[in-house]
Amino acid sequence: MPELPEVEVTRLGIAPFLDQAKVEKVCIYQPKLRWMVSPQVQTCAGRQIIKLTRRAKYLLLHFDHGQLIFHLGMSGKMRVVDTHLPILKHDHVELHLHNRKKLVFNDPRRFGALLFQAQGEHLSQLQHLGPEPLEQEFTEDHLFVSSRQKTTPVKTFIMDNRIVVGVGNIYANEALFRANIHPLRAANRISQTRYRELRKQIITVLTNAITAGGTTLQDFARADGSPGYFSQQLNVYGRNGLPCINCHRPLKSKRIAQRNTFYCTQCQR
DNA sequence: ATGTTGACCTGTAAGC
DNA sequence: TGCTTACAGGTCAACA
Repeated sequence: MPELPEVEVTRLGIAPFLDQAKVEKVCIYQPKLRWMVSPQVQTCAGRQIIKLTRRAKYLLLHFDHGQLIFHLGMSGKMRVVDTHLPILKHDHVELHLHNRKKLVFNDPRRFGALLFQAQGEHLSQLQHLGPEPLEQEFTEDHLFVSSRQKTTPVKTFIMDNRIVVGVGNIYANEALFRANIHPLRAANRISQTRYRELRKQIITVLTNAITAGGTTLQDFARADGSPGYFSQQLNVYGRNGLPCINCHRPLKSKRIAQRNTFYCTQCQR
C-alpha cells in the first residue's frame, strides 16, 4: 500500500540494513516494469551505498556515481532478508549485499519502477514534482495561488504531483473529509482560509499514518507482508453507506477521475 | 493550456 | 466448482 506514508515507512524499515552496505551483485529477473529497468542499474554492483532517501513516492538509493530510483507503484514491496532465502513469485530485482543480506523488490502488478539517474542527470519523472507535503515548502499560499485557474475537482487537484506530491487516493479522501471540503468542489472555488485548513489536514493525516506505520516498522526486517494497519484510522475511505462519524448520515461514494471517492454530503461542502 | 480518459499488469472477491 | 466481471494504494501519454 504505497502512499507517501507507506513509502516512508518502507524507507525507515530498510535503511538501517542498507546504510554503508556494499552491493556485491545485482540480479534482474523481470526488467519489464512500469518502465524497462535500465541496464545502467548494473553499474551499482561493487559499489557502496551512501544513503536511502525519499522524494515524493520515489525511493532514492545513493551511490557515488548516481542513484537507483525505486517506485512501488500500486503493489510494490521491498524487503531485506538473508541472501540465501529463495526468491518468491513477483520478485523482480535483487541487490545482494556484503552483509549476507539482500534487498528484494517485489511487485505483482508491475506498476512500479527501477531507474538509474547518473550524477548530474535529472530524470523527467523527478523534474516537475511539486513540494513535499511534510516540508516547509508546502505552504497555504502555494496551494491557494496555484488553484486559482483550476476548475478541476479539488480532489484531483491535490492528487496532482505538480501541486503537491505524495497525496494518494486514500489520504486525499481523508484530508478532504477532515477539512469539511466536498471532493467535487472546483479547486478555484475554495477560499484561502479553507486551503489553510486543507493543508493542515493533509499534513496531519500523512503524519499520523507514518506514525501508525511505526508498528509495522518493527517486524519489517523479519517476516514480510504487513497488514493494513492504517485502516482503523480511516474516517471515510471504503465506508460507503456507513454512518458519518460526525453527523451519522450515510457516506456517499462516487468515481472522480477514475478513482473511488468517499464523502459526507452533509459535512463536506 | 487545461481537463479527462485509457493504458499498463496481476490478484482477489463478488456475482452468476 | 468454475467462469466472468469489477476493482485495487499510481502515473503518464494521448486525447478533447
